[in-house]
Amino acid sequence: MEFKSNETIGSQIASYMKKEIFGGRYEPGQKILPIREFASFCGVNPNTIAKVYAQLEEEGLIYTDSTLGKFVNPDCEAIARKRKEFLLSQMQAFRAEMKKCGVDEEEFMDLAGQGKENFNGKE
Amino acid sequence: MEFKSNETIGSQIASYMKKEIFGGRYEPGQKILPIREFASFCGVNPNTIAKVYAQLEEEGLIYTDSTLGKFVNPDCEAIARKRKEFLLSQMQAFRAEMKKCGVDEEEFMDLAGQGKENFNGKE
DNA sequence: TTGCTTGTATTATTTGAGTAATACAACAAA
DNA sequence: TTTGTTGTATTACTCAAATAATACAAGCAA
Repeated sequence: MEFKSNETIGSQIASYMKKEIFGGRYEPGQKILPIREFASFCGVNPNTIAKVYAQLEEEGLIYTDSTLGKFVNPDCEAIARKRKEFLLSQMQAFRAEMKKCGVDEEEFMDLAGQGKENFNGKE
Repeated sequence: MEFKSNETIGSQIASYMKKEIFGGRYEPGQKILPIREFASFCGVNPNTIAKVYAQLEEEGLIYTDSTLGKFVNPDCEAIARKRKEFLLSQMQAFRAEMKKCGVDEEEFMDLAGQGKENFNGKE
């Protein structure tokens, strides 16, 4: 796993996990990787992962069943709700940043449309 | 000026400056704040600003006229081009992150629309 | 029981971003 | 000329993120 140097590793891993959960690669109730395993997978120190998991737990995305391990919150609706909140806040933050670049409503929706096609070099 | 703790100060200031330029608060050819002044304004060390300016210069957004100071690239078209590139890359990166959250085309455009209205507490 | 997996906690160390404090060169302006 | 502003560079220091190396408790499983 690779990391950017202008953001803390922990922050990047937390974002990664959030997307894994919101994206459904980890389903509600499913067990997540043990701290040591995930640390090894990421190539980082276990302490770093422990902090990330603690943060996710505080946000209600995962919970701990010692000593079985850690699991995604089994409440599907809660996850779906948190996902929606997350997406909306991300969108609003993104819009705010674009606005600072002088992007108005029209240009924003225009860009939103463009970003789509440029993935396949098509159209 | 306030900073988040999960991202380097330099990175945050560089982003800020980029948006100031792309947003037109700094026009092409206009002189920008001297290193020491901007550092004082931000409440950070001059060395940090020097590095930020060096990065912006490397990206072709500003240039140095020693010993008059530093200025925004006077080439309007170049700035406009770099702005467009920046906006598109930001949009694509954002789309990619949303996709990881399981957001498809329909939900994305839906969110893009919602983000707009939620500024005024309306719905 | 014994061993293994798990989370949790602690202490010391390393590493890099940011700071502090200077110094110097170039040049504009008075 | 002298003074002040500017960029540039250097050295040492601080601080927090991350690492390293453990140790311990709880409980599952053979």
